[in-house]
Order: sequence, then C-alpha cells, then structure tokens
Amino acid sequence: MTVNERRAREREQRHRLILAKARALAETEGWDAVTTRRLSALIEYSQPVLYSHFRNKDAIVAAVALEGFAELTEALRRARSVSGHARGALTVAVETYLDFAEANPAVYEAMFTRTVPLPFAQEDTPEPLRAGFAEIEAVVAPYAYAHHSATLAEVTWAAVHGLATLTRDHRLRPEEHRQRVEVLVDRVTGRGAGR
Amino acid sequence: MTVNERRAREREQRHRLILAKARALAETEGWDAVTTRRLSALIEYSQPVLYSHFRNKDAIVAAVALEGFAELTEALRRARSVSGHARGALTVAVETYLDFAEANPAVYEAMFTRTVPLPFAQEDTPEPLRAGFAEIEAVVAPYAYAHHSATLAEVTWAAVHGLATLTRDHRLRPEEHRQRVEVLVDRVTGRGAGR
DNA sequence: ACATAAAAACTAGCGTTGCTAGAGTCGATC
DNA sequence: GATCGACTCTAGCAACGCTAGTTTTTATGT
Repeated sequence: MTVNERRAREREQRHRLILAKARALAETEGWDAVTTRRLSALIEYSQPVLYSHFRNKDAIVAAVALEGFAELTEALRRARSVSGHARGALTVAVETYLDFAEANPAVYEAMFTRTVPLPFAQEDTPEPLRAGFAEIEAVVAPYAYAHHSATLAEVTWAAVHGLATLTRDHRLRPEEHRQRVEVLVDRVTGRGAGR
Repeated sequence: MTVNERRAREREQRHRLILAKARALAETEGWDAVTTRRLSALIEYSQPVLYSHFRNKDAIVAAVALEGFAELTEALRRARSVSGHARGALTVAVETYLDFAEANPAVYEAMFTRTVPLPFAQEDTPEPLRAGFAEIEAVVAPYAYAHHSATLAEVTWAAVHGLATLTRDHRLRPEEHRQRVEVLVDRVTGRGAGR
C-alpha cells in the first residue's frame, strides 16, 4: 500500500501547486489572466489534470478563497493576542483586516467579490469562516451594550469590508484613510458623541 | 436637417432599448447571461449594432451602473425630503439604500461588484456619483461632531454598502436584518453607549 | 422616375475561453 | 516479461467578445 501512499502524497503536492500558481498569477495579472490553459502551463501539466483535482475553474477560486479566510482569521487572532486593552485591540484588528485586503487584493476578491457560493451563517459553514467571524465578535463584544455582540460584529464586519472594497475601487479619498479608521473605531466603541 | 434629427432620435431610442434589455436580462438571469449574441437577439439587431452604440460590453454594464447611481440618488433624495427629524431620516436613508440593493441586485452588482472603473472621489467624477455621495453626507452631517462630515459619510456609506453585499451573498443571519440597521443607526448617531 | 452615393446593418469568421471524449502511455503486479 | 489498470495527453466542441468586408437600405441630384 506504500505505493498508493506515495501517489496520494504527490497528488496532494500537485494540488497545492495548482492553488499556489493560480493565486500568484491572480495577484500579479488579475483573475482574468487565470485561464485553464495558462494555469496548466504553469504547473507543467495538461488542462484535464486540473479537472482531476477540481470540479471546475470556480472550485479553484473557491479553494483560494478558503485559504484566504484561514489566513485572515489567523492574522486577526495574532493581532488580538498581542494588543493590549480593548479599544486599541479594535483599532489593530481593523487595520489588520484592511492591510490584508490591500496586500492580497486577488485573494480578497476571491473571498468576497468573485462571490463563490460558500455557505455562510448557517449549519454547514466551513470552520475557517466561522472562526473568522468569531474573531471579529470577540474584539467588539465589550461594546455591544444592550445589543447582541453577534449583531454588532456583523455591522462592524460590514463596515470594514465596505471600506476594503470601496478603497480598492478608488471610491474614497485616499488621504483620509487614517481618519476613516478613527471614526469607525469611535462609533463602534460608542464614543461617537466625543465623550 | 430634419432627417438627421429623426435618425438621431431613433438611435437614441435604440440606445435606451439596449440598456433596458441588458438590465432586464441581467436581473432575471444574471450578468453571465448577458452575452452580445443574446442581447442582439433581444433588440432584434445584429451584434455589430451594439458596437456602434458602445465601445464594448463593459461600456454597456457601465451605462447600466450609471443609471443605477442616478436612481439610487433620486431615491435617497426623495427619502430625505419626506422624513422628519434627523435620526429618523438616517434610518429611512439606510433602509432606502438597502431596499434598492435588494430590489435591483444586478444593477447594484454593475455599480459596485462588476467594478467598472468609474472615476470616483476625484476631479472628473460624473455628477450622479457626486450627488449620491452628497445625499449620504447630508443625512449624517448632524452627527459628525469633531470629525468632518465627509469622513463620517464615507464610513457610513462603507457600512451600508457592506451590509448590502454581505446580505446579498447570504453571509449574515437573515432574521437579524432589522437589528443590524438599528445598531448601525445607533452607532453612527453616537448613541452607542445606549444613552 | 431613376441613377448615384452615402449611411447603416448584416454575414461570416477570428482568436480565445471552459470543459471533455477518446486515444495513448506508463508503471505496478502476477 | 506479459497484462491490466491508472493516469495523462491530444484534439476538439460549443460559446464567448469583437471586427472586417459585403450587402442592403435610404436620401439626394438630375
């Protein structure tokens, strides 16, 4: 059975190679450049090999997206573990999120814009997605007050996600980035009236 | 010269027909179904006719997006004119925005997700876009406090836009929609701490 | 009324896309 | 060393956005 084990290992390796090449190509030239022909050339196999690993091209994008969720979640977790008191923690979390989106635009696009139908907010939500939301909830929980922390987490997530996409599409004034983060943190923490 | 005038009128009519059919098809079957062949069949002309009206397919999507901005702006303007005091006005504005996104998913996709490069937040921003942002700014201005109203407007826009897209992609708990709007309005108005 | 020139719309086709059927090759096992 | 199964490749399909070149239509001048 050791032969089959080696084969499985090699398949696994090639699986990761496909995702790595797809991701790299998407980051450098955009997702439109990620065609099955170019991708198969990059991995040095013929096109049909791709289809022995993934059902179709969308499944490749979805796999890259899932990687992205795991990485973003890990970045948020790390940020939360090193930052001190609560308000600073929220600022760091927001900046971490926005930095990730800016540093990995293609991955972020796969996660949200290329709207691959990943199951969210329901029974069969993949663990990385659930964990990512839990990170956001943890960092805003101190400010939920009368509301549920999950609801505040959803609204905060929406705001940060909105900033990420609108910034990416150059629809906000670039020089005001810092102020926007400040306003966002102020309002989420309930310091809106400037007390 | 009256002949040319008639021709220009007919061209204008066909121009609108193309946009109307493209929009309708996108809303019923999604933008992937809007191919140049299907669209040309719908307007009962051959494909090249499309290219005498628009540079390419993306230009058609962009034109639909611009229509959408004008309509959304008008909806916000109307909402603001009928709603009473400021806090209620913000709630109505948010609901109007989210209703528009939900009622016209394909148009909203053209406006934001199909990231057609429309010039934003700079010199040559088209009027409908500028006017739309002005509507948002007007409704949040009373709560800017120490900050600039434009900055609060950007953050608020991001939050509402985030809610619109995350809701569309089923990434938020559907039954909590109302609570999210309430939390959002609370925080934007600076009532976060529950005063 | 008819010929002519210009304007408009069509047919046909190019290169590229995602995906797949069927042929071919390689390697482990008896 | 032959055989059979697993794996990979070549070749090609239908559909895509877009365009060159031809045909048809339409307004004008005699």
